[in-house]
Amino acid sequence: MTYSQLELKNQICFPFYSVSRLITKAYKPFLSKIGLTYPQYLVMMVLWESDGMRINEIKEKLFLDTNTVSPLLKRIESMGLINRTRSNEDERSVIVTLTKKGKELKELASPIPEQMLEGLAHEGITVEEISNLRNTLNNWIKALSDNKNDNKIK
Amino acid sequence: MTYSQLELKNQICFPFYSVSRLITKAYKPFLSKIGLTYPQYLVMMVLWESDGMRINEIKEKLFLDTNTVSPLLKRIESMGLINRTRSNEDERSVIVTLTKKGKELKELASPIPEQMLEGLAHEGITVEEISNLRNTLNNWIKALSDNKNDNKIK
DNA sequence: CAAGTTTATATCGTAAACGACATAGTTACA
DNA sequence: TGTAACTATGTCGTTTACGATATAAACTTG
Repeated sequence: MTYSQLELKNQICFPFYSVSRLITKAYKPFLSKIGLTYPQYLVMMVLWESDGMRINEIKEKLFLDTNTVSPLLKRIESMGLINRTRSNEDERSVIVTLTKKGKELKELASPIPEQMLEGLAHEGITVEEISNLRNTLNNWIKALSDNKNDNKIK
Repeated sequence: MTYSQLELKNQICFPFYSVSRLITKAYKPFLSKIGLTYPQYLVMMVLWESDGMRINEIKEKLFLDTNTVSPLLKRIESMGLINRTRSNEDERSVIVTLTKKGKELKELASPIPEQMLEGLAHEGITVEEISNLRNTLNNWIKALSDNKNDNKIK
């Protein structure tokens, strides 16, 4: 028996894990300029796209759980970028809205995607490749987040 | 101005980030059976492949920094799976070796890759797709970890 | 309509990640 | 040879992830 499947180079999760961390690292110089971490940037993108979301909607968009999102939002709130208010229709829900400062940050963030694409292009990664990969990865997300629901049934 | 590039669905990092977390989550039931977290499993795979590595080599294989690997190894050591000893040739280096228990764990871990592949196949993800993706991702890793070296020059 | 269940959010504890900084050993070179 | 630069590892503090658990509001169903 060779155990070759246990070798790092034959793993599929490991490349995902590494690329994810390395890309996040590549974002860092741009994000630190506007004072956000990568997960905070994700939350802000969700809100820039659709202000006034419930926490539940944010959490589902990002495939995160409340125990991650809750403190994350708390920190973003303490930075003065968002407000959290209880919903009137459903007192369990919390509505997250952008403050003036939070809305203004969008302008500062707007060049980041372009700058990241330029950086990747500089490393020989084309827009086509990125586009293809995005489709593939979205299928994986669909497959894996369905899988997650299987666990709920247990 | 539409800001469409700031929409979540147009990001490339976000799918990587999500897939990485979702796959790690998919590993969890298998790994918890043998008492490892995903990063601990990575370290063990490196050592099963090549016992007696220096911390520096482990850290480079995994694209991690010492401030992540150091406590990680400490925890694995406290589980009795590895030993850490200073190198004689270079007193700065620490050699990591598997204990008997650490070597035996390989046998328990050996079915995991197959089980993961079955799980993915069940979600409609083929071995061919995984293989192609692995090649693509390895290119990204190369590109992004080169990029990292640029920062060192600064 | 009361009791059990579900849902939305939050808190706590542990393990990663990682920037900043510390320390001891090694190398280089003036 | 001595001192500056570099290397390998480690610690500390902050932020993520996430399992387990708590709490309050809203549903559901007998």
